[in-house]
Amino acid sequence: MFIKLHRNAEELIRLSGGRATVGRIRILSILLAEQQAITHREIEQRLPQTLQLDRVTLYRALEWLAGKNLIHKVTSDDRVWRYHANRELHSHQQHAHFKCTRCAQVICLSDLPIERSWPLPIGYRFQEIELTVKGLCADCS
Amino acid sequence: MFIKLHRNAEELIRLSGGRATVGRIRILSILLAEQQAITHREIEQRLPQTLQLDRVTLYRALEWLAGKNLIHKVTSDDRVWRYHANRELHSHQQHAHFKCTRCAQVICLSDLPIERSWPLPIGYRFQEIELTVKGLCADCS
DNA sequence: AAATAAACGCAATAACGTTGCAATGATTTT
DNA sequence: AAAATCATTGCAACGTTATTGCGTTTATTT
Repeated sequence: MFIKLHRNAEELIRLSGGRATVGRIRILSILLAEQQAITHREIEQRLPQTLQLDRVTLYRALEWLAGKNLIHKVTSDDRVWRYHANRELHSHQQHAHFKCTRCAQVICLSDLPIERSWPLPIGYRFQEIELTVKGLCADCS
Repeated sequence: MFIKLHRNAEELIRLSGGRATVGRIRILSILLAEQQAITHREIEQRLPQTLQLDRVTLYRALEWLAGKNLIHKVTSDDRVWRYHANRELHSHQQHAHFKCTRCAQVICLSDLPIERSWPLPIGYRFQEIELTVKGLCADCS
């Protein structure tokens, strides 16, 4: 199972025209294996002892992956970025996020059941919507 | 005009059961005079030379005002809090925010034309929605 | 005017993220 | 297969925003 993810990650990276380094592959594997959006720190903790990356390297790898649209960053009110692999469903489509106000878990919700644009004042131009629903997750409620 | 805001601010603070200090009054006046949500730094810059507050004091005053529901904090993807006075319209109602991707200006949009709750996975409990529309403001587009 | 407790200012600290630069290593070229 | 090349990495230092502790000041009450 994990090997499959690993190969999958490597291929995705190569197809994006970047170097398939151990770190990038591992990071993308971790994100592909994860249901929820996780922080820089959480990714660090999931790295095996045998492959501890420098904080900066991790930041840069994440930035690169996001630039290649293999993952996306999620804003949060705790001023910490969370990262999530782009499933096909999400890659070309906007979607909402859910954040548990107790355990801070973040998951992606399915696509937006609202209009893709939004009524704005005159002269304003719409680009995108960022929507986070807050509440309690199944474990915390 | 400004004096009116000043008195208004002072009254709001007293009604909330707090000490009407020069700093708090001034800060709330500034926020009441502002159309958009502004940052800690921007508030600092709008303070008169004759009343420069310590950064920490400003943070604490803002926190206090938010706790009393006189203002509210707005999350943003640049990891900077923005603050906005609670008009009656907004105080008891959720609303969306707009952020210009070029000049970083943030304004409050009118109340949400979407359902107040949101379809969540089984076991999850809804609390609130946080919605930011991004695009270009009238000046930047 | 004195008492009191809330607010303030200063200094230090925390957390997250970024930048510059020399060293390493994945790919390509020979 | 070895050398060349340039993207990527690791380290150290730095930047920004925000928070905490504590002694001092000040708005309000007595």
